[in-house]
Amino acid sequence: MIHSMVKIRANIKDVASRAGVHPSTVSRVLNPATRSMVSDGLAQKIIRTADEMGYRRNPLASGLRTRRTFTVGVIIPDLTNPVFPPIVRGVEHTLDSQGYIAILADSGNKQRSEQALIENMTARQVDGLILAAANRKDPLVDRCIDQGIPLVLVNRTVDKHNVTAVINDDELGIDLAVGHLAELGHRQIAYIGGPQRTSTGYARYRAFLKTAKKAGITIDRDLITNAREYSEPAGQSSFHELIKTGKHFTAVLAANDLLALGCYDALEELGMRCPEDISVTGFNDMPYVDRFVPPLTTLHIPHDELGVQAAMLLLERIQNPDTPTKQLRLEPRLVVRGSTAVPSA
Amino acid sequence: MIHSMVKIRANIKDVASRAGVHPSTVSRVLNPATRSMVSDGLAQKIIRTADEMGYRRNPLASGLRTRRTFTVGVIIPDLTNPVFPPIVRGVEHTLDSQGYIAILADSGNKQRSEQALIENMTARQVDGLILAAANRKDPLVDRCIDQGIPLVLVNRTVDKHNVTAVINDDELGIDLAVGHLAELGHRQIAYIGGPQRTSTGYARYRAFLKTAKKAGITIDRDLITNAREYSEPAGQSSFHELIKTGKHFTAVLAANDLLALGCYDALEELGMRCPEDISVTGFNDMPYVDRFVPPLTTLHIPHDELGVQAAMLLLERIQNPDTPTKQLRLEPRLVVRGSTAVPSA
DNA sequence: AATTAGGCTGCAATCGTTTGCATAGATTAC
DNA sequence: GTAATCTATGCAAACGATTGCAGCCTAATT
Repeated sequence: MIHSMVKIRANIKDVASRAGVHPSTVSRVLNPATRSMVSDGLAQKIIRTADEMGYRRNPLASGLRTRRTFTVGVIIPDLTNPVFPPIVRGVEHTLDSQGYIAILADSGNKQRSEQALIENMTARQVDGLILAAANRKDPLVDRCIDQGIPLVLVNRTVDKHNVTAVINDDELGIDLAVGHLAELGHRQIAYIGGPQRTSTGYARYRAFLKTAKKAGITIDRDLITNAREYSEPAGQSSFHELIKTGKHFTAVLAANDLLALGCYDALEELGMRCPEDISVTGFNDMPYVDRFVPPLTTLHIPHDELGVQAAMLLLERIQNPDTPTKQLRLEPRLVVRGSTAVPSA
Repeated sequence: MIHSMVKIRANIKDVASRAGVHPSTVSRVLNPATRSMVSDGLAQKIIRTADEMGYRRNPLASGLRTRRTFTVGVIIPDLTNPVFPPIVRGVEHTLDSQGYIAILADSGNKQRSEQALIENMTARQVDGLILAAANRKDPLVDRCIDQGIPLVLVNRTVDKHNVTAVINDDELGIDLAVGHLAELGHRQIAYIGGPQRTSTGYARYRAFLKTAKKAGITIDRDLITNAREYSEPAGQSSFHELIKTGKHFTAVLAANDLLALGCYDALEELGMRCPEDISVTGFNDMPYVDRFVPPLTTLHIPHDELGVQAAMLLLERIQNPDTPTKQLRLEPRLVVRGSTAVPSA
């Protein structure tokens, strides 16, 4: 037999024979759960020779045997939406600290490819899944649950409450925004919501109705509209719609920064000024909204923390699949900037 | 033997026995490379029963045997830097289209953790690596090459030319920016560069020296400074430094949008106006720089394409590790906005 | 018709770990 | 002093695929 030229990484058998023991003993020593089964002396020796030889366990082989890969699938609708990078980073760091890795996929918002991605990931035996792209009714989520694969939603959730999710407290957020506008003296407030198929779109819409009434704001159905998607053009055309109703309003509460940004565009087209003519608020506190003209008053969401918590809950669920499901709501914070002011007479 | 309650995914043996053949035959049919070894009739039948049973190959088992995992490691210095998400997306989509997945890690710019990440990934038998965080002299890159693991750099490269990399054409970019300013009539142009340990920082610096001379710009060493990092505060303090020299200049060319943004901050502090008093240019064309005040004149880099190309080159290298290394340079495009104007008298 | 060639398929070893079970030796109990 | 109980280690069978080799069958060659 000829020695291969490339120096291949040592495997457990190599370590075992060098240490004069059986591979199973090495395995036990290197596995925290079974470490106590072998005598201290031997264990020390094995550990020493193992890192002398630079041994690293082969996760493929190990995973094949144990059905655990220490791998988590993360599916994001659109990575270039600035909301998601901090979430992903939080997730990834947390997973990494526990020896897990993230396999990332950007679904591009396409239902079909999401399906395929989940298939692919489960075939690759991921230990769990984090979804940032769920809709309120989401067959994919149902399927994951049926298949018993540990799942945590982040950023958005589904209507059914049998899923673990980490989201932002939409009701509180809207409450803060409405409160702020009311305090400034606004009474006619228009609302531009997000897509109702998403939990955020729906929850913020409901919250606006509820909280506006509470705050003594005039609720005029004509001044309430829901955009088809969270985007700048959608916000822009929504604002034009509102103007076309001819109804009077002094502020517009947008369910998302991009929608708010679209309002800026529309305001400019109409020759109106913010905040002098109309106050505008957003939701998310995307990077750089503090540098827009005017700097946007909005709700800051702790996106990093969203990711961190989601990862932690998932790990919990992986360890113990019977953990009861839990919906975690993190508090948004109102950031007052230049886009809101006392309404003009 | 008792039937387990959970319905476990069918494996190759199940398919084989249902189809009345040996597992090896199934394997051959399902593997494009060996597909032709088995007769068409049988193959059809096997394929049919395979997807009747919803069979999916187990990549762990397959990878264990073949040492190919169809997995690529992607290491990013900071996902929240808006430069990287589009790159990652381009990479991920391209990999996905070829049946590969990306395992993503955000190194947080820390050398030590990058080391650990690479270790972890190679232990997990990734087929290749994409690094977006290389320094000009990078021991990690050298080690990867020594170990013979297919590697492609993206966004930044190293000094040695024995690595495949996909970067932006820095020299062209600087040339365009200098040309633009020169054409507007600027003759005293200050330069705020990036960290010299990065290829972008260095290449842009060299390019500025070279191209400025060519364009007949006064080169004054006092008006050339290199920031320690690509960040807003770094740009801000660099600009203050330039002012402190007392030298006259009418424009500042920043090697990065964040640095340019820092200039905006400094200008405001100094009560100066852009572009009336000083013109400013950036590099990268980050999202929303068109909404700053003034909208930033900068160089647009096709980041998606950077990612796509990097992934394609890596796949090529994985197929054939002897592919000669190649440095791909994509062209940036000058985007003229409001931050540059004719110099005031 | 006998021989050779070639095309298909099966056999069994292998990839690197893990883990239930067996066993040998040490220790304790009676 | 023997039996019973532990403890520490080894044995060998998985996990689910791939692949060199062998063998059978049919077809082609002489």
